[in-house]
Amino acid sequence: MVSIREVAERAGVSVGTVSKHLNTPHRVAPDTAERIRRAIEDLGYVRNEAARQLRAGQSNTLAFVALELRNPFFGEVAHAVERRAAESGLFLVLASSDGDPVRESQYIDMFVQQRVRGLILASGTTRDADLELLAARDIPTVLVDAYGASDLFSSVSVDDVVGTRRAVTHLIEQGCRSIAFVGGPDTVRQIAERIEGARQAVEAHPGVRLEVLPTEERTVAAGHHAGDVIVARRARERPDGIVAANDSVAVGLVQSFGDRPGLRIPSDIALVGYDDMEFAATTLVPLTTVRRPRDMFGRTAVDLVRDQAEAEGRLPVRSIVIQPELVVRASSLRRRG
Amino acid sequence: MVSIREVAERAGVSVGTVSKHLNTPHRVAPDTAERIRRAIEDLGYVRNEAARQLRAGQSNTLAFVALELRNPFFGEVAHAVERRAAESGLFLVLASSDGDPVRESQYIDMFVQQRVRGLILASGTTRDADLELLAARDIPTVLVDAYGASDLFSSVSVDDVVGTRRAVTHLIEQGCRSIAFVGGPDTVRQIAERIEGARQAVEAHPGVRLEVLPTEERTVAAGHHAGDVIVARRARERPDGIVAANDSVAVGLVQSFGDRPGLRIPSDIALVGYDDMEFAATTLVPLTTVRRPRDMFGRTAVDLVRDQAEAEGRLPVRSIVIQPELVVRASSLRRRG
DNA sequence: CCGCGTCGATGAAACGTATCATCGGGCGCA
DNA sequence: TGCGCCCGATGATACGTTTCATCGACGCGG
Repeated sequence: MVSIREVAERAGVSVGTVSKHLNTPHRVAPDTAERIRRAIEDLGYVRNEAARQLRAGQSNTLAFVALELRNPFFGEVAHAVERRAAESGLFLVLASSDGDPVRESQYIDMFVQQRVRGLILASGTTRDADLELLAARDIPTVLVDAYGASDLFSSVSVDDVVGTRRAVTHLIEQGCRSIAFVGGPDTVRQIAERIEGARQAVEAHPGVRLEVLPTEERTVAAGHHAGDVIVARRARERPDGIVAANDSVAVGLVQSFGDRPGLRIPSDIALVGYDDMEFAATTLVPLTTVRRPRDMFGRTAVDLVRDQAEAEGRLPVRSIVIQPELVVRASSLRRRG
Repeated sequence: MVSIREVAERAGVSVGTVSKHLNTPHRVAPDTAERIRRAIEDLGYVRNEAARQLRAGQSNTLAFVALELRNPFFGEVAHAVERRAAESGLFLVLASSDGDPVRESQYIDMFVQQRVRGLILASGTTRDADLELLAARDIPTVLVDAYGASDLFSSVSVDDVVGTRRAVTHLIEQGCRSIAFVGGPDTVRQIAERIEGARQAVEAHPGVRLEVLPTEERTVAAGHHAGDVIVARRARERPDGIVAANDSVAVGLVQSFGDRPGLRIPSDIALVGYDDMEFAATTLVPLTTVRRPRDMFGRTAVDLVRDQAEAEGRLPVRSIVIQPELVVRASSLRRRG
């Protein structure tokens, strides 16, 4: 690998001059600049980012830890984050915790070693110890969808408790009396909050009961498996209203139910998803779902973390909370509400 | 930030010993190790990855450039890549080119500056100049879904020409005579090949015609817009069979057509998607589609690039081509084939 | 003609780590 | 007891940048 020194030699100037040309081109004489430029081209010189960063003491990298990259929701948030980061001249490093706090800890460790400029945590499984560590090291961090998880850092979230509360209240209004929440594990913060929201709605309506059908993952396949459990039950033991942890799980349920009698959606079982993915409007039965604004999540998160990174001292913690919107479609409409 | 030197001082040993303890713990005496361990803990020392990398000459990072992170297909490939990379102790840096070769060039530049261990390009827009650059620098690179794009690097691909050829042949067997391919731009290699496959199938069947309805992106929204164009036409000018560039676009078409007379799927228009996303089986009309194995893509790509990175000399170029599978569902079934 | 300011270039120092040649001490074996 | 060997620790060096104090030359104003 060719270094700045060889460039300097070939251009007949000092190393410092080459560096100056690289960083403040206007401060070097035109003909010198031209010689350097040519030397760089001839030698195929490429800056060594590690050396730069070592000297600078920090990187120009932002890190994003998603709960699960497979879920289109996080793909879209990541996309928004990446665009916004690029606008600020920052790299983006992505990682996926898959709901495993240990794995996430390892990633955070790695990122701290990398001296990343900032960290966006959208996993919902972040340990308090990790957060304290990040705070102690003054590493700019923003939490996504972790409303109230920590008062150490700023966050941008949807109020998931309200989300499922509205969803379940809607189901009850549609005549459902036996509600099931499908999804897990509740060690994931978002999941825990959604369960809590469902609980609150049910408690406000006597005569309605709630059960939780946990899953390990939140994929189509996981939803399918959970659906099979319901299918195997006797009819009277099945729920008549279901809230899924997200749209993927909801799709899995639909796949499992097929169009078997006693399992029709929405007549036998009313169904609500979560996220409002792009395809939610066009599933077999168009999906009622709770919308979360992913672009806004991504952009705001980057802005918050960038502001903190550029600030001198410690900025006040800002918690941005968005009220989720219930989008009603066919999968939950049984009678005129 | 606390460095290895301060740890050494506090533990009463030399810098070299601390480094040895970090890298080959068994080669340091137990009580010394314990003193160092404690010093590290007290001081909250964290390794500086930039310095390590500068010393080592290379990073432990793999880079992955996707065509579009928003597309669930790439989310799943990225997920597979990330898992496999983690197994090999490698970081993963993600980027999304969004079909823009300039943007992709910039990213490749960045990654070369970062001295990444290897590069996985799944964008379909990579410029030859960039590939030559990477080859000249001997940077381990693997192309995903770029069959025949370059003989400089190994690749793992699905034969997209065969994919759409089968899809269109299937449509013709279903009685379609006016085929449309919806998706673009054809500067994206995968798209160009899919159009070529459609062309080949049509040419083999006299009396069948093909048109291409280009889109800028390959999202649900883009498909919706393209659909609106078809809706606006007079009935006899509409295609009776459509191949979409991917499942997202297909869903957009379905959304646009709604259930208007003359635009029913599959009776008026038979539809085939591409990718076989998880939700493809559960769209409003279950989607006939061309399956691409995403896990296999991700794992194989990492293996190929790792092998090259670990090898002494230059490994022979390996082009792994997978024959795509047509998954027939309701969206294309008009009569008994 | 002298002094001063400016512009452009220089070269050394520092960032934090891994490596490697070197060294000292203790132990086993003859 | 003496020799050699191995274990464990040392300290200097190098990786490729950026920065900063310094220096020389040149032009301009007094």
